Amino acid sequence: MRYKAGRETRDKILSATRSLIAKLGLEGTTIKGICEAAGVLPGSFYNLFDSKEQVIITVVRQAIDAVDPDPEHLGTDTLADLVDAYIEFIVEQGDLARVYVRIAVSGTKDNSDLRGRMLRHHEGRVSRFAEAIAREHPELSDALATQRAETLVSSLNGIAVHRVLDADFDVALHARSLVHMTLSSA
Amino acid sequence: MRYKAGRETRDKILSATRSLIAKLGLEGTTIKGICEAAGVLPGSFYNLFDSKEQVIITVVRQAIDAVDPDPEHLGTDTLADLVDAYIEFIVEQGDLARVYVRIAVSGTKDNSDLRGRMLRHHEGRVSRFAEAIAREHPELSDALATQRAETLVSSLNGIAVHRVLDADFDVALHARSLVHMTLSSA
DNA sequence: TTCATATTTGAACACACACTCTAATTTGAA
DNA sequence: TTCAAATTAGAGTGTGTGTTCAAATATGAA
Repeated sequence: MRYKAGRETRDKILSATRSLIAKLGLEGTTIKGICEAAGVLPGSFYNLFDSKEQVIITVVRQAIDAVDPDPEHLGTDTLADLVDAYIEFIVEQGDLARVYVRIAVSGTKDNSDLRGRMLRHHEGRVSRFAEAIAREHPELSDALATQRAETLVSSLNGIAVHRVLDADFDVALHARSLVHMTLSSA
Repeated sequence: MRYKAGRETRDKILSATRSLIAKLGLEGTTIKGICEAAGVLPGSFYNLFDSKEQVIITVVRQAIDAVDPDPEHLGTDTLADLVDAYIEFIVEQGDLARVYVRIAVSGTKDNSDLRGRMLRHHEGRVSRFAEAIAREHPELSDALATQRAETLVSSLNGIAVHRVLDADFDVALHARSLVHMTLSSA
């Protein structure tokens, strides 16, 4: 990957992979499909990537990173901020959001690396949500705030999943409803 | 399927499919594997089932039906009943639950029939949840009850998804927490 | 018992998949 | 300009998949 051509080809492949996973899921995404969509031949693909798995991991990493737009973790965000950011991610970053959902749902059979990565990511999100909840509801114990956060984050993912099925699904409405429920039933 | 032999073969195939999905997941489950586990040859399989897809749908459907608290649809089920049934389905039939979610979200490249079936099923679930909510909270408008039901069902699916990633995830705790939130913030 | 039909047999088919290989072409630092 | 290395071309490999088929056999209503 020392020449410009190689870098451009790499980008085309990654972009094609992203939209294919978004549209077809992990199983439906094939090397042939990727190559066609990217306007590239298998030889070029395998010159830049070792395997199908490798491209997919690369794309998934991008998707996971994109979920959390504020890795600085300043500790100033409210629960509503966090949820709004998630809503925006789902609605605006369609392809990446779909990749994220498909990975969450797929068994990730052999690739336990993906599974671990996803779990770690999830835990990080839960603790940020828990901190925000604790900040707004100091009377809650840490354990209870964490439990609430776990319920909320999983539920939000469920809403994202449904959005993949039904493009008209009102993500913002349901996500905010969840937040309201989470905070009001304290 | 008029002879006893046929019915028995069908049972063997369904049972083999169930345990293969549990052991190997959706991808690892092949016709060859099913036939070997069931002690049956491909010809017999295709005499009774049209496709691999059909067996899998049958198995998943059976699992869902087996847990329905009100199969006759008499309108006697409470929201707690419905959620408990869902919890049981996820916890006891985890692998099938995963397949269920997976099919629902999968791209279904050619067969959009499957996707439609899943969407209809989801709508049916939402309306049963909505009816139960309306029964317990007559002061809510139908639209609001439906909206609550949509949030709840999607959220429950999110919890099921997370259970795939983390086997220790306490499905019952979070599901009941959701119900409590749904009903208490009315 | 008869016999239409349900069921089983087991090889074979067509195809899609991830991946490889060799030769040609292009790149850009020296 | 030179030239080693990066990139592309594109046919080809091997394997596993879901599915089909014609022939043989088993079933049970009449």
